Amino acid sequence: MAYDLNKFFKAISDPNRVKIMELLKDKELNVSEICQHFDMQQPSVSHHLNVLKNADIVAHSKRGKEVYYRLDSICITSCCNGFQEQFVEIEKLGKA
Amino acid sequence: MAYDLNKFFKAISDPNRVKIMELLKDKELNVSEICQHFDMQQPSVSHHLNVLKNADIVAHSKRGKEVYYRLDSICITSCCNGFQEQFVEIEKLGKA
DNA sequence: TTTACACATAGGAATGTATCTATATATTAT
DNA sequence: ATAATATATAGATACATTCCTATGTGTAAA
Repeated sequence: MAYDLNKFFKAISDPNRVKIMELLKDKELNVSEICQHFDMQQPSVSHHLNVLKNADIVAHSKRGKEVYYRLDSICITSCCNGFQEQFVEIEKLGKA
Repeated sequence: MAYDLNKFFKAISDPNRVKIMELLKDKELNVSEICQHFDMQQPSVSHHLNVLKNADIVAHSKRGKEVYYRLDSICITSCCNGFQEQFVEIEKLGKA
């Protein structure tokens, strides 16, 4: 899959979205569960989830009334590594 | 040095700034030389350079009338790797 | 010591983004 | 069928970002 790097980095340039990603680090959560960790209203959370989804950072599955979101770690590593490799010699990559 | 990840990702979320970074991949350039590769006016280029500088992505040195910019690859690898490690198990990091 | 050049800064217009409230849609339970 | 719940979408407002033109600042040459 060819990820859109600009879309990816725009998506992770928002602290609320990064916080959502942290919540999803090692478990699926539905929208209501995610909302409980924020002061924002549910439509704002849905908006952020949509941005993350369009950047392929999260995937979702509907189960009953709830929609569960989970992190796609392949996207994260692929985008971060791919970007670095544009600018830094491969042999230097692990160092910092 | 502790990089500001949000500032870093905002900075690289603009295609023109990424293009500047590409131009600086393995050589220093001054502002006029950078301008030649864009349709934007010089003040816009200066603005983008300032954003990159504030994110520690580029450094600059004044020599005579010219100001030369160069890429800080430590910042790039450190931010990209640091971000990944927030979300992905270390042993999976090289894979994607 | 003016003039020319390289770059930065200021201010404004157009566009994009985040958030809210209100409402639509889909699913389940009564 | 109707109501309740979970989520998404629409539209409005506030704020941020990008780009422009005009101008300021520092350095070198005439």
